[in-house]
Amino acid sequence: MPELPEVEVLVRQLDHLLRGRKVRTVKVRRRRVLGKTSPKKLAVALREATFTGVTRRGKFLLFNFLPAKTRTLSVLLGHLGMTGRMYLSPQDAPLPKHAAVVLDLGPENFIFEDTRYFGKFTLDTTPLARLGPEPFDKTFTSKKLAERLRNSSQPIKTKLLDQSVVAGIGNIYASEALFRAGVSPVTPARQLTPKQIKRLWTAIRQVLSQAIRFGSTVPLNYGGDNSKDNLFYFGTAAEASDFYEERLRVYDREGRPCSKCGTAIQRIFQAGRSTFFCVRCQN
DNA sequence: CACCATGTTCCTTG
DNA sequence: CCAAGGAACATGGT
Repeated sequence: MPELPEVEVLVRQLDHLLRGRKVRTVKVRRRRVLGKTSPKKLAVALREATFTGVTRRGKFLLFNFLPAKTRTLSVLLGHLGMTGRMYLSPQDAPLPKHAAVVLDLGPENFIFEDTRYFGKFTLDTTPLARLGPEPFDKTFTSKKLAERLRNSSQPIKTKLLDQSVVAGIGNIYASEALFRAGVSPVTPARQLTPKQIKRLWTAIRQVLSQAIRFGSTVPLNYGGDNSKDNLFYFGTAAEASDFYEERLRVYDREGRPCSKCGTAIQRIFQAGRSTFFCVRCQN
């Protein structure tokens, strides 16, 4: 489930697992995820390189590493797309069907698997330049948000998915933030009142930080299934369903009662994607 | 078979 | 040049 909160929790795990680890070899099984970087270039850059840490920008993962030869700190950009996963796996474990890139770290492999291959694992960092502010950065103010919405006639839901407005919100948390703010997803961005924008600004930060907290406390799937050792994910596991109800109030709840007023949650399509909301509580 | 899915980028149109 | 809309990418679940 890769939106900002899921990426943040994963990044914390990977930072811990990869810091100080050295890469022996690089296997590229799906060229497409490398984007503009050639498999050879990636292999040369990473061979004998040491990871110095993993950080996040929007939904991107930044793998900082020290190459073997140049001694110049470099960065590898990762993105999970819709279905990407990254984890460590014992070297004798069979590779998953959709392993896109495998890094041999010695006793373990770092695996980037991605069923749909929409994700990225590349030395090309140009996508970062297009990102708007981090939701928790002090530069992301209510005023800043207002500025970015002022000239747009697009529905506010669609604008929230625009990573240049604010980085990290995806289809799930866009609906959730609008519900918390009591703002209708179909409102043209430029028509939001300052009061609504302030509520939305607060809701965005609340929804995201609550999800990070949830992801940090929910039991992680590090064992049980040998083939998924050290795999992190959360959200749909049956054990988590009790939390799930609390966590997502509108997303994927079409026809079910609004948690505030009981009215059936509606689903509409905007910019080719589903939006869920309460017609009574959001206007 | 039909439709839906956590995302980004590219192309076209106005 | 910019904003907006839609298709493309690729695979699997229901």
